[in-house]
This record gives sequence, structure tokens and C-alpha cells, in this order.
Amino acid sequence: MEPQNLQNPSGVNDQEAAKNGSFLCRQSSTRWTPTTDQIRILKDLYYNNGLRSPSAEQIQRISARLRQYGKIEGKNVFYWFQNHKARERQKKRFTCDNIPAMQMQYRNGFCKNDEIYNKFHNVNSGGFPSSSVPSAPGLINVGSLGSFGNGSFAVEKSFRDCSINPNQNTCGSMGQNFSWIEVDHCAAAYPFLDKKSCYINADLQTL
Amino acid sequence: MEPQNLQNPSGVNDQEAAKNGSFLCRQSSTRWTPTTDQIRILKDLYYNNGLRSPSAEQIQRISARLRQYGKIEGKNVFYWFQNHKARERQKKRFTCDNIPAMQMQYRNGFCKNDEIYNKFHNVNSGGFPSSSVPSAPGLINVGSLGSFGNGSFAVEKSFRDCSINPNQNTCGSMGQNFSWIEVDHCAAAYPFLDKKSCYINADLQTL
DNA sequence: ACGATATGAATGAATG
DNA sequence: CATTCATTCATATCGT
Repeated sequence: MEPQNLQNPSGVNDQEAAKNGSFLCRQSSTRWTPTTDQIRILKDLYYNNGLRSPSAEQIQRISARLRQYGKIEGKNVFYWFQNHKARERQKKRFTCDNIPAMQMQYRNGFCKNDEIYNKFHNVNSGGFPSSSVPSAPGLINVGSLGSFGNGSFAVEKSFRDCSINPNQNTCGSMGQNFSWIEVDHCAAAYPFLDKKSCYINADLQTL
Repeated sequence: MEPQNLQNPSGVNDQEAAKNGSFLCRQSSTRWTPTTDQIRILKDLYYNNGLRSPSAEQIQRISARLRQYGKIEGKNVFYWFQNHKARERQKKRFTCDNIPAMQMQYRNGFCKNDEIYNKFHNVNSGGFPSSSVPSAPGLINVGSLGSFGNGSFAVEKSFRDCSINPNQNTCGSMGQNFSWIEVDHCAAAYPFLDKKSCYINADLQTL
């Protein structure tokens, strides 16, 4: 559950209470505090409609629509989608890819931290914070993902992260890095930190 | 092989006691409670190796490594570094806030009540983030507080410029207008969102 | 048992 | 798009 919910179980007008209640003259949290309804809708757009990077126009519409549930601006919607997507990917990066040795196991399938997977299983196996995925009903929404309007949506990215890009992850990123040559300052005590050593101790579990 | 075995070697508090007492095998308390060994290593990485913001890859390795001392996930490592750094910075802020001389060093972060955060306020109605103006050249990286390997606290970032560049709308994906052929709303689940997607059936009850 | 504090977790808002 | 920072929420831990 999101903090917001716990914060205000009644789930109505979260921010108003928070702000007005205490200090009036405090500029305090300029920060947008989404209401539960807003969150619900945003997640629905994200998960059930595959919306990832809404266009400016879409953002306008969304924020306009969400405004009936509480104060909100376009930038809030914009950031929400950006953050949500970024964190979903980050979650994967911490678990699935990046380590060549690990990537192998996911070559032919999607990793179980995939959004789609999570959506229906609501699991978070050793990964990053699973933003509480809205309990999705049993139905698969894949159909709708593909048929979404302008087709510019980034639904296709769902599985991308689990695929491997060897040259990118292995040493591409460190091409001009000195790690290969010099001894990294962290490497001595913590060889597992060093990229190079990953080829040696490839197995994370048995390190 | 069994990573978990050493969970609580020294019988130190940790989470066992808490759990066992009430429910048997309660799936631990949701919240990661680092073992002393894990803490020790994390701190060593932090203080003795100057690691502050481990990359995704490093996080994977670290967590894999620490797993032999107890249950741990990538996100735990991630958050640990985030929090540790943030709180160190925060503490420093409080400590030095009064000392004028010191303030020179940490220019950003003090007096954050300023309006530098309100750069969006005079943007157009929709309120999209206009990409900020790049930084004023900043400043010095005053003597690092520590002699840590990687150069320490890169002293915050450069000034966040408060100036705004209204006509600029280069926020990443928003840079270009996706002026799709304007069809028009056909009231789908989110008519306000899309102009033409009619074939989406959303399971959102409330809209 | 309670209140304070330390710290894990989450997320809005940026930045480059 | 990856990363970082600030702030806030939630809970574990500890002293009284």
C-alpha cells in the first residue's frame, strides 16, 4: 500500500488536510500529494492502458481530468509517469540484467520482475520496491496494450530490459574506463564491486 | 550454498526474536533489518571506499555479497546508500548551518526554502516542467571532507538556477509535438486522454 | 507501555 | 532515460 493511503485512510482530499491543518504561512510542501483517486487512475492508465510516456497533450488531458480529484498540475502527471517508468526499470536493473552472468538465464524469457509478470503475480523477488501494483483482475490486458490508439506508446518496452545487450553491459560502459587497467580502489577489499572480477566470480550466489 | 544460513549467527537481536515470538514463521517484517555484518560491510564501503551512489551493477554485486550474511535485496542496498548519504548531508546541514564560513561551501541545500524550487510556477497553465536552465557555473569543490577514494563529496551540485526559459519545452519526450492526426474523442475509458482510441475497454469502473 | 530516535522505504521533483 | 536529492511515512529499537 502506498503511504498516502495509510496516511489518510479516508482517502479524500489528502493534501488539503495536510496543508491547511498545520501551518498556513509555511510554504511547506509545495510538493504535490496525489489523492488515492488520482493514483488509482494514473496506475490504471499505466498498467491497463500501457501508457508510459504521455505526450504533452495527453498530459494536459490527464491532469485536467484528475483535477477533479484534487489539485494537480501537468508537471505532476509528467513526473509521475517518468518516475513510475524509471523505477520500474530500475527495479529490473537491480535484479535481472547488467550482470552478464545473470543475463544468461534470462536470455530466452522475460524475467520475473517484469512488469507484466508482477502485475499478475504481485511478486517482488529480491528486486526493487514493487510499487504496489493495483490488484489486477484476472484478465490480461495485453490486447489493449497493442491496440492502443496512436501506437506511440511505449508498451513494447515491457520486455526490453530483460533482453541482453552484451556489449553494452559487459564492457561497453567501461570502454574508456580505467577499471580494466588500474586497480580500482574498491576492488581490493571488495572484488565483487569490480566489473572485471565479475567474470571470475561470475556466480553471484556463491560468491 | 545456503545463503540464508548465517542469518543470525551471533544471535544478535535482529529480526528473529520479534518474529518467533508471535507467529511462527511470519514472513519477516516486510522491512529489511540488516545484520551487523551487513552493516559493517556497508559502512566500510561507504567510509573506507568512498562509495556513495553505487551503480545498479554494483548494487547487485553488493547485495549478492551481503546475502551470505542474511536476507537482503538490491533495493535494500540502494536505499541504504541513499539514506546514509542523505542523512549525513542532512546532519551536516544542521551542524554547519549557523557558521557563515561554512555556508560558503554548501551553498545549495541551505536555506532551501527559497524559491529555487518553484521554477515551474510561472510556466504555462498546463504546468509542464520547462527544462531548467543549466546551472550556473558553479563552484568549488571545497576540500573534500574525507580522504575517500573517489573524491568525496562532490559538493552538491551547482546552483540551481531559478531563471526560467518559458519558450523552451525540451523536456525529453515532450520536446516534440506529437501532433497526431486529430481524430477525435470517442469516449473510451479515458476520453480526455486519447483522441481516437475507441477500442479500449477499460475496467475502470469510475470513469 | 510509552515517547524519542534511528533508519528502512517510498516518491515527488529535478538534473544532465 | 538514468541518477540524484529532498522530504516524508513507517517501523524497529532503545531508554526511561
